[in-house]
Amino acid sequence: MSERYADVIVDLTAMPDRVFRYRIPEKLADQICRGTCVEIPFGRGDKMTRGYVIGFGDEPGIDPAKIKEIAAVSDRGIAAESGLIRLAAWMKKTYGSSMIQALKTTLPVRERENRKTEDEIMLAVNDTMAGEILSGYQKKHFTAKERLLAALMREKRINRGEAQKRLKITLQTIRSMEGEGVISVTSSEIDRLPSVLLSPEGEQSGPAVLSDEQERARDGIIQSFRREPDKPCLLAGVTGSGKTLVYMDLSERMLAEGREVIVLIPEIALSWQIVRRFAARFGKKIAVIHSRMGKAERYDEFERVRRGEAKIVIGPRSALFTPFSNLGLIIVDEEQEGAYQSDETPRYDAREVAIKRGQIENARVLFGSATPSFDSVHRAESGIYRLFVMRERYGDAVLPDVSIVDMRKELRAGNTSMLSGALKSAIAERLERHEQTILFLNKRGYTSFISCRSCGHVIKCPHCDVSLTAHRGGRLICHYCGYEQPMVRRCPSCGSPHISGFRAGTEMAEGIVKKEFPEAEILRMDSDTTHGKEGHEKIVKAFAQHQADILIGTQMIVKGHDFPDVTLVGVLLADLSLFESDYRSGEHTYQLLVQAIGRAGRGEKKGLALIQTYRPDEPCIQAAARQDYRAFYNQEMGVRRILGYPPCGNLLAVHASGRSEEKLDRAMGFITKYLTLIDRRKQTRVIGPAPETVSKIKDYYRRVLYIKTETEETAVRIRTLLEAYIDINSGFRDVLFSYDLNR
DNA sequence: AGCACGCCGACT
DNA sequence: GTCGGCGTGCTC
Repeated sequence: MSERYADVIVDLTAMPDRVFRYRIPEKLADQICRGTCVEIPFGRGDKMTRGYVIGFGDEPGIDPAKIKEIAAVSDRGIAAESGLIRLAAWMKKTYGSSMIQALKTTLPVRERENRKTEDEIMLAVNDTMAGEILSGYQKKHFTAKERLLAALMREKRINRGEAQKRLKITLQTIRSMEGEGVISVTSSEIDRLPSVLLSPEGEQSGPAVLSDEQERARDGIIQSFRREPDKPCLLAGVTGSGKTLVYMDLSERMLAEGREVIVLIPEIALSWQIVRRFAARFGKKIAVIHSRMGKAERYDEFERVRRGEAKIVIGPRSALFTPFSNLGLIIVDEEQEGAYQSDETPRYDAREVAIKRGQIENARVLFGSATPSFDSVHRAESGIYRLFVMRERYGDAVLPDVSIVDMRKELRAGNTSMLSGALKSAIAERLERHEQTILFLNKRGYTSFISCRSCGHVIKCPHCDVSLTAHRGGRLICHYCGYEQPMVRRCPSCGSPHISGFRAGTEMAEGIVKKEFPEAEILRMDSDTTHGKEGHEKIVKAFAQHQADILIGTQMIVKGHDFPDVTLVGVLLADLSLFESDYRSGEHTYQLLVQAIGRAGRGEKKGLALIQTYRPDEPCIQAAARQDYRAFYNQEMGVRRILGYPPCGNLLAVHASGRSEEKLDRAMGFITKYLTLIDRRKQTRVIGPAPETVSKIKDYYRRVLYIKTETEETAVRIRTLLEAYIDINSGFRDVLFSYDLNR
């Protein structure tokens, strides 16, 4: 390397992307390339700061006396990943972030960050002594010490955090007892290798033989990859059709060619199934990354990749940036999941980034889903993706019978319970036959919409086809355009006074079911009962081992678990997810219902699914009951075409937040005005500004404004103009902006 | 982000 | 006269 100077961008958010030239010391010369993360003295105090090398030069360029030297390479582990740097550059351009932010999400960096540790408390004395000390504590009425000691004599070792919470003991007590020499506290690192790899637990990878249908799909995909390497494939297979087997087969072929594979999953907790099966088949060749991992832990997994130990990485969207050198295939499972969208800058969509990385590094991209997003199906129809469909369930399993229960009829018949007669008797039947039941409450988000219990009518915005949400003070507000109206007393459709907000929770459902079936063993799973990363798995395991008859829960129970003894799935109120204030609520409801239905009858016994609803005619509910994706897609796309929602049009969301509500509203006013000013050819439609669904978070007020455009280019152009306008105008000083295009 | 410079008001 | 408020500008 002949150059003696490096161009470095400094990792300071206050100065995004400003380039500074540093001298390269002789001894570091062979370690520094584009993308290398370096430590540099910066500013008057020569404060050690991190930066990234983005280029080189022979000349100092400025007054040579000012030039400083690079102090150190902050990570010598991972070589220049020019592909990942190009990817960062693309992300910068596409998602409107700074280069430094893009690089930080893209490049692996060793963090000095302290390892996650856990303190274990153990007895430091033998049992007889412990007994003596215990009676001593009792005499002195040291109740806290007594509790801890008694617990330790029973359980041998206790986690410190747990002891503090469960036994109500303070850190002082622990320190004091440690000082007395009664107990010892040791800290240990937690969970180095993912537990699946440490104990494969006899998990079978399932049959390795592909069915005819799977084979057809696989061969089609291989052929498509050969003919049009850059064209992503979309594998749509009904729940239980065995997409994982196809993934594994394709991955094995890639490994045989000496290439690596990335498998993206929405969230590790919901995808243990696929991780276990890959682990059982590929063993130590896989590396697992999960979102709970700190940067240091993730780096350790990347190290295994660099050493060539791991050839397949499974993980959430961040796993997309695994520094493989010969990447062959990127698989995105459950491609419709919202988890693929990042909510930190750069606010990237892992599916788009996967395609881009594939292009840059000459790797293939495969999307898989039981209920693909409209967006992806639309792309398949437009020839951007190649579509493959699997319609049969693998093995002997068949899709369950599904029927819709009209809750309006129940109400008319005098049944005001959240359990219909049909569902009650179906549950009773399962209990008798010792089969299991899943009751699913598909609440999404936390918005309280208003609907009529007599006719199912929902109060919607007259302009946006989105449900209005109730606010304190009895106003109903549209979170798209800001439309407002007073709370209604009677249903505008049928005149019934039984109109109100829905308040339903899993806890309430549990109470009702318990009352109805006192002899049944019930498990509940929602964000309240799944504390800690084990909580979720514990419940799933217990239910899979038939320790309970009924499992009640939200979203998380319907994703990715196989419970062979479950023959009944009851959707308590399909309407719940239908009225989240989002134009895709129908799409999401369809997806959730199909996933829920898919939980029934995964073993040899035929399953039954009952969908309770006040709106039995809703297309997405009808279609879900018949598992008729096509019909629903066509109908819903008609609506989107008329309203110009994606994928038929483009929707740019401008999110703004700020401490001062006044300043925020004024800023949004400026933007609205500016938008009409630059849109002389009437290429855009502006909706809003309106309060966000959650209009205030941590004392920051939030507003959103939507811009509909015909073409994506227009949307991008407008975003660029807006960014520049906001940048130069001091009126936007205390307001933070972020943008979302088509999501 | 820090840190220095600098330009004004309030104080020993 | 000096101390200290924080607006402005720079950092290879």
